[in-house]
Amino acid sequence: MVKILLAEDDHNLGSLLCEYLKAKNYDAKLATDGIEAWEMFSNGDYDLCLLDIMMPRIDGITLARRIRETDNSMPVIFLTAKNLEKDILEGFSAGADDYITKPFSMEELLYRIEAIMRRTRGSRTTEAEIYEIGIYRFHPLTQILEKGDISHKLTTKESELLRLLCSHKNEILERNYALKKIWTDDNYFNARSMDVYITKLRKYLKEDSSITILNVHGKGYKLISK
Amino acid sequence: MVKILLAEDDHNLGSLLCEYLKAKNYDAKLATDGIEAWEMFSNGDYDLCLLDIMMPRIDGITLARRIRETDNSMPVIFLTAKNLEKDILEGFSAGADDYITKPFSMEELLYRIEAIMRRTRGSRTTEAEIYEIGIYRFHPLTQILEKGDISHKLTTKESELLRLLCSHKNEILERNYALKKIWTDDNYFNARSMDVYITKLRKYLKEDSSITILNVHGKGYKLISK
DNA sequence: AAGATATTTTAACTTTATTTAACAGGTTGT
DNA sequence: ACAACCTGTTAAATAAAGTTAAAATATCTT
Repeated sequence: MVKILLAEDDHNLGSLLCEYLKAKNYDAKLATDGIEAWEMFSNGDYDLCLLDIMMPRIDGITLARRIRETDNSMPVIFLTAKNLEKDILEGFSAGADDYITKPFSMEELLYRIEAIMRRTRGSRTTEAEIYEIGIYRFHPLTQILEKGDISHKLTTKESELLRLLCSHKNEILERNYALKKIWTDDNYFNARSMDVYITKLRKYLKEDSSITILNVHGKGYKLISK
Repeated sequence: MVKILLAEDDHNLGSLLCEYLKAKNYDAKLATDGIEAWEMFSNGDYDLCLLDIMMPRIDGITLARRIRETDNSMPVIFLTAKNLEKDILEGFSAGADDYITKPFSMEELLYRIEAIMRRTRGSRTTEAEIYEIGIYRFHPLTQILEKGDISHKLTTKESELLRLLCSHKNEILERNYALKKIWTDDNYFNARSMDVYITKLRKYLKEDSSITILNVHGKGYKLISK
């Protein structure tokens, strides 16, 4: 059973979410401020944290940083007020895996939780993360992309981008999302830089024609492969 | 076509919603109390239930429990008066997927229905969605339209539009609906842009004369093919 | 710390996708 | 029949993405 730490100071929304998650078979626990959340986190073995950004005592971003110091791979999703762009940027640099802006539908939240569990499952047990992409195998940890017995070492950025693409295989990886996660800021120049890396990755992966890094105009990229 | 069971005792609201959903191409059926709803559910093959919580004879929550006993994965959305916190909580433990508080906008409801349908039926269909259109085959995931051994890569917008047309094959695809889904806004200019794409698609599909993208004046388009 | 090397960003230019504009027909209701 | 609005088509303008190479940073080595 997936254990979720939910930190939300709005009591109405908090208990609502908590009940909903329980009904959906998650083992959800509610904290109503940052300190309480930190204490619960320290004493519990959670699989995922759902943190409101604006909370009394300790805000969600600071809390996420502390959580990440303890467990660098703990999945974190931020709940944030609509379009608080600045918060989102800071959230990513604090190690968020995703964010969702209020108001959101329960379905949307559930979808994101599931997507993250899908992506982190496996890497949670410290097992080496390996992606099979057509005839290639990719090891994000060592940044090695191999094809048969030929192995090629990727640079940091190449590897980070390929890893995001892989973890979103067959679904769209949004430009903004990738830019915030890898470049920490989604300005024009970073976007162009990302384009350059897409070209590089396409070159590395070109020997299997069933692999495509598809551009979704105005949105992002989609890695397509079996 | 998605079949929706709508249970709502307020007759005005009920028929309004029902008509609206039909206009949006859902196969909606209206029940005006809990018992009627239960009977209809038992005799029909619904894809989604939209239940008012306060209803005569059997309330929505009890009804949801019964429905869930029969079909554990039936998506349920509750309609509830604002601030009936307790109802909502209870609703979730009865297995609701989402809830929407009255008064709500039609668009909001539509959005949530779509979110749920995306999750429940998308999870199986996303695998390898392929449409056969006359002598053509269309792969939305890779955006490839093929005719025999000739394959042509569509652009994002072309593909999204063709996909919507295919998923509504031989039924009307409403302009507004398509505009909101693909362009996110249905203003004049986007509508003209859509016209341009219709022209493009017609060009691509012209080699099979049994295929027609028919305009339904003032409403939208209908893709006709075997 | 200087020089060599690898990596990342910026720039310039090319190509492609999408939107807007312009004009020509259609459809509908009065 | 006519006014108002909707649709079809083509071409131009704008915006986004693709590619390559040079410039700027960062990293490594001695």
